[in-house]
Amino acid sequence: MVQLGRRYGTGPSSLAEIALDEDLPRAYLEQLVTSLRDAGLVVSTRGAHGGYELGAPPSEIRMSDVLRALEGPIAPMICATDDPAHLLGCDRSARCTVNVLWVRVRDAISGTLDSMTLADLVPARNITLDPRDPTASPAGVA
Amino acid sequence: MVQLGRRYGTGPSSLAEIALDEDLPRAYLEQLVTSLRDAGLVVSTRGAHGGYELGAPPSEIRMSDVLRALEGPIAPMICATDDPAHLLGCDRSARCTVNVLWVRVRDAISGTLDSMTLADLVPARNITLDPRDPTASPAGVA
DNA sequence: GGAATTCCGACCGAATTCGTCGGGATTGAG
DNA sequence: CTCAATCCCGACGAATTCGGTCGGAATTCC
Repeated sequence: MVQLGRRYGTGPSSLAEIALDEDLPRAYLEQLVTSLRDAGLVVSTRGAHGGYELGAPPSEIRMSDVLRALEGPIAPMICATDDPAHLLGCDRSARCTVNVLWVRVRDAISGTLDSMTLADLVPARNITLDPRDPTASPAGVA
Repeated sequence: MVQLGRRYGTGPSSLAEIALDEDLPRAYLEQLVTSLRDAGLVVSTRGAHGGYELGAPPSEIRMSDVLRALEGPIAPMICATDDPAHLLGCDRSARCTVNVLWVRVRDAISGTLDSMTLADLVPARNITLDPRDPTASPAGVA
């Protein structure tokens, strides 16, 4: 996702490209990106010169959504899951007093994840040190 | 731990007792409690009529310490571990920009865990619904 | 038509988790 | 002293998950 963030706006990038940059097996990336596509976070273009690109600007992609797409509902324990559909009460739920702890932990996690977007993780392409310098350009100026 | 919390101040409790209340295999509890003892959270008394009891009042036992004793350092990812000793830099650490996210998540988790003590999880023994009702009784009244 | 690419589903080895087992060491009670 | 209750220890085991592989079918551009 960070790689796709860097390339945002430059058309689809092939998995081969990303695999190279990130030094990960292409086949594995394929698996990951499939989940991201199903979640609508990336869009795919098939055929030659196809590839993947972000479905929205990096600043609008919450990391909580990325993580949910890749790893399922946010849940430190089965009894404290994000997704009500997967809320599977353990047999102990009656006596168990620990649930409140896990719920707080979960909220802490999703809170921080909600507060970060992909833009927070994509390395800036150019850094304007002097605020009076208007030549600080929107990326990709060759 | 919650069970030991309930029994706090009443002398050592045997694993058999707790196993019964909690409906968990004694042999398994044994394994867990060993870690807790090594961490100093519970103290053991050997021999007949021995058992385990908390090493401090419930309100002074932070849940972060309990979790660390049972599950090791708090770390959503290997590259964002609590315990500097286990900080094992992944080979990607140079290029990887995601670390900051995991560190924030980790801090959120340990923050909430630090803020809760065992006392927060031990069910109160008597609940006075009407402050004028002095018959609200200490648990277990048949 | 052929090359580049996504798409799909099955498979696999290693690690972790939850739990078991058997027996040894220590201590209080009779 | 002996016995029963209990902690103590280390090894074992089955199920699940995780990171990753493999082979090939479908799609699109040149």
